[in-house]
Amino acid sequence: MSKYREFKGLDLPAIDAEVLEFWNKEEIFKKSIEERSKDNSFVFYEGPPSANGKPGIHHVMARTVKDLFCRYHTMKGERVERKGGWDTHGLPVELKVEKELGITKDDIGTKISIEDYNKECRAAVMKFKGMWDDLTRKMGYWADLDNPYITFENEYIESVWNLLKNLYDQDLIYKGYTIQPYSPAAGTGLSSHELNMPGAYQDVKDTSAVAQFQLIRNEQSEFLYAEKGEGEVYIIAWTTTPWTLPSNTALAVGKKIDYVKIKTYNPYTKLPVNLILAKELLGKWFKLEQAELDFDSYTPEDKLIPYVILQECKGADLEGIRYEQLLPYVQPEDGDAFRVITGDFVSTADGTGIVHIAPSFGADDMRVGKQNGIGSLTLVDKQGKFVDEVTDFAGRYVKDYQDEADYRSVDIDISIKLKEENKAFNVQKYQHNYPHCWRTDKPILYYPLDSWFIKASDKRERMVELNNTINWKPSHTGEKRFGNWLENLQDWNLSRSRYWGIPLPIWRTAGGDAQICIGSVAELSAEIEKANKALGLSQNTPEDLHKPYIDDVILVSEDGREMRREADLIDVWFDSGSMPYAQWHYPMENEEIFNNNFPADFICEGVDQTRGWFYSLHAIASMVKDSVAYKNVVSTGLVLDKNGVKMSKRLGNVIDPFETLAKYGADPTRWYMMTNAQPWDNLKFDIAGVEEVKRKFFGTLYNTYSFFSLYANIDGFEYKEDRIPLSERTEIDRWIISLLNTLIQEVDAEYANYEPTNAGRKIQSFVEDHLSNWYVRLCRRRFWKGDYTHDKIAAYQTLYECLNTVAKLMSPIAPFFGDWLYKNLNEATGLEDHVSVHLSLLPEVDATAIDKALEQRMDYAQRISSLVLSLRKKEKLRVRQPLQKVLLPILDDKFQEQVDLVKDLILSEVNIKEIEYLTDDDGFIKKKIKPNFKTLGRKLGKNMKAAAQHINGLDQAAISAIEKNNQYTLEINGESYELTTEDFEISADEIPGWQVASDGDITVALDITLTDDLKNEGIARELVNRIQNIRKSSDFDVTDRIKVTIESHDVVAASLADYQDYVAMEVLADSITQAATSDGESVELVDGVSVQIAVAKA
RNA sequence: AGUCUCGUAGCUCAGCUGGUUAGAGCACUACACUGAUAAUGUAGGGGUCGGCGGUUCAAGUCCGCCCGAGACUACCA
Repeated sequence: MSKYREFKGLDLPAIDAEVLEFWNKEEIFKKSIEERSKDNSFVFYEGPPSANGKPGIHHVMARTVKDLFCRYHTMKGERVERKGGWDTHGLPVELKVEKELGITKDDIGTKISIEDYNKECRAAVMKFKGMWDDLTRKMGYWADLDNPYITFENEYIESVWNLLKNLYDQDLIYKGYTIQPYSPAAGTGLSSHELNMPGAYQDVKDTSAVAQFQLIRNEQSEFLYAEKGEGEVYIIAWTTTPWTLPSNTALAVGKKIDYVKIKTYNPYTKLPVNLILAKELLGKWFKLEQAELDFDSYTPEDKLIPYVILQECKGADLEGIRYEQLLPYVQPEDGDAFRVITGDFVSTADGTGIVHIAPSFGADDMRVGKQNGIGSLTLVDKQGKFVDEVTDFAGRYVKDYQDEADYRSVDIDISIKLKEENKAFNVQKYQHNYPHCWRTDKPILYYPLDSWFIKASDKRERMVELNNTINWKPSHTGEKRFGNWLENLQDWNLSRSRYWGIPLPIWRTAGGDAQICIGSVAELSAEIEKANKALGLSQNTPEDLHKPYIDDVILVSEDGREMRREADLIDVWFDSGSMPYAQWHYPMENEEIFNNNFPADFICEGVDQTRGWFYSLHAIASMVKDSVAYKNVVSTGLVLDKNGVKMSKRLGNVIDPFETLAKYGADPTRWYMMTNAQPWDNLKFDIAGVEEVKRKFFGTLYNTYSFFSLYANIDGFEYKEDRIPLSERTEIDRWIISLLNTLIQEVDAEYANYEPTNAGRKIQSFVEDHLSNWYVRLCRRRFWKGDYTHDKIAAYQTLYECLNTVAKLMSPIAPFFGDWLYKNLNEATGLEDHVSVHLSLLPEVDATAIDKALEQRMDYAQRISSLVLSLRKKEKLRVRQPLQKVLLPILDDKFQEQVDLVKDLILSEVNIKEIEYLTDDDGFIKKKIKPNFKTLGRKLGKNMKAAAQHINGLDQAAISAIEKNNQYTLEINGESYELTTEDFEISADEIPGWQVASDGDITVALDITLTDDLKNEGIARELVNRIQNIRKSSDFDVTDRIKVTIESHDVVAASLADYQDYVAMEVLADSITQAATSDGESVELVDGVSVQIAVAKA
């Protein structure tokens, strides 16, 4: 005979180990894929992690989400391949290698060859692969670790090239320039990552200047000349980088900002001027008392200069006005410069409310410059010094980049020049936070640098359209965060000046007039062949497509000139965004596989990937395939420590995932992460929560299984009998089966909707509140009591079905325990044809089993029982003491019908003999009436308040009338309303003379009269209880027959006179003897009654 | 600085399209139960629903502003 496995205690880590070994041995993961048809795929893309760092607890979070939906869809019968992958390129890898080798980027090419450097990177990038694979297995994350895609492999690179070529052929790739942080001292651009390194931003004191830009008087600006003082009209703008002023080509104002024109004198030249600045910032540059000064008595020697406001206008009024170039060294050729434009970034936080725009030296400047067709001037070279055209400053460094002993600030000299020329309104030192190059510690410049771009902005609208078809979880990440980002999409800067990454496959002639983009190795070989012939070379196709080998390749243009590769590598985000294609080496091979696996049904990563992987996947798919790359995407939140603080090594609050898994097991960790908060909310990871999940959910479920297996083994229940139809099962069986089917329906829907939290919580509530705490508790006797009857079999079948279904429903989130439970059940019965729950299918809902009326009346039963128990408690009447009756006022016939069907359950649960229904006619019940705000509010509107007061004041007679007639005419403020019982909530309030308890619309009263017979029965129950305790402490088997001897006592004698058979049956006693002494244990039955009881095996 | 999210009991979270005693679990206290027992039941304390204003007969729920936390983006004259 097969037995259910029994255990000494719940040991989740041991279950993990056992199940893991089983999966391994039986290749369950492989089977779970191969047993499903290729025609019914659920496509999942794994976002590649970088294995050059250790995995953290947050990876367990994201991977649980990934894993659970893949497992769910497998259980829905779909084939879910999960190819793993590794992200191997990028700056973090380079930096790590440099740190380990103790070198800097400057040493590459001198101390270490690019070849060796890249070898180091290739080796470093997989450093923690073993650890990652280990975590993957231990947490139960099913992914194909044996055939992952790796972004540094030639085949991967080749696919990426093919995508680039595709874009190139669509004319979506161009070389342009953009403003980037640039270190003249180091001669290199800096990434934002480098700018965010600690210490990059430093407080420095710079010379700041407010320059006066003289307006050109014409039709547009005429309104500013209508009323003005002596001298010219100027707009004033503030800058902390006066060296950018020669490159000024525009001024920006805020559309809605108020500006004023004032009459005053220039503080340096003392010449009369008219200045325009933001009204709000007037106080920053002028003191109040200056406004009160008299112009007529002003002399240039006066310390305080008078001013007066002449005119006010909005920024919008200033738009388009032209001004004289401030320092006319060179004029821009690429646009219509020296105009006032509007910009949304202009604020009145500081300065003058007018921003000096030098498009070459600021990202905002560049952007608004382009938008408005303003030209640009770049009068500083890459070394950081002024070009020759800036005659009087030519060759001077704008910051001290050379550590010159006698460096003189250009900012100061420019300011002096402006002062002298009546072009400066104010010059002063200003302290601010400015980024510095982390290698040279010199201030960086924002400088236009050559880069290759993808013209993503061309496809902006299509990307927005496609995005609207994607199901985002949570929706706001897609609609708001990602949506807004797409609306303002800029071109994608592909270029990175680095060493370890995918080389840009574009070759160009020296002048850049001819170029070619390579889309495959075959194409490269053909072009090399061509070049060899034309140029007399003997190049071979490199075996490794990385630098430096690829840089040696020289190609030839149509007209026979040499072409060399553009030096850049591409952005690593393009690497990872290419994975749908490159993981299959598409289109060079695997076309069919690709077609079956694109786009993805589901992906999942952290929210931080919104503009990272989520974007790069979306952009590439939109541009290359005119398709989404994924249909459903879950973005997970952060995992913080229990105080809501980000985990960091520095704070020492990092949770080691391996430790957690080893101590608590994977399932409680996964379950906790899924059910404590929605995965897209930040999770405050508290290990106590994992403990709680283990104890409450897994502990309860384990107990329920243990209970089941204990008695099923005794009775030899193997589910060999035919399934007993629900109609032949008891009320409570049908109830739990009804709930179970409701659960199947809901959990299935939640999983399908990517709502794992709701799914988990519902399963948990079913197990804890209903299955364990009500069904099993109430049915315990059915399992241990009596023969192997129809009813007992029904109970076993019911509990078995519940456990088996729970095992299935929970297994996506808790794959180990789910499988363990499933196997324990199934291996004893052989009912299902699967060796693992993960090969089984999710149960189908049996809609006919769902009985809402039944669920409702069981809810009544639970609430009524609870009320009775609370009354017992109040009256200090223990449950073992039987009571005669409970009084239950009924409000309608339906209620009585419902309660009647669960009467027996209630009575046995609360140990009461009968229920007496009280109807209205008895005149016992006092009723309470309340308005139903929901229905009445709509009808009454403004009169609601008065009506509520009126209704609360209705007397018993009125209430009865309403119930009887189902009609009430309400007169309020002269208006009349016809109401029905729907518009009221009527409940029993009290039963005069009785202790009552109520919960919502249910009220109960308890008859606490104790007759002798009730007392005797109570004693009998006490006896049973004491004897059972003795049995247990004597370590008797639950099936052992016993002999009982009880010390003589009147109370006992009275009780046993009626209840001896009952007691004997309950405790499996062959005989019960009353004797003078019994040599047994002394126990107290009720207050003041103690006897000795001896128990021996029969 | 911008965009987005969040703010409900000591802690972690529910609270549907606005409807009148704001819920659950944990923790705490007391009592009970004891053939699931490192479980279980009952009762109790504990909340200005971040603040202010508005819409409405009615606001935790809708709107505006502010405060606080976080994420991303940008880096500012």
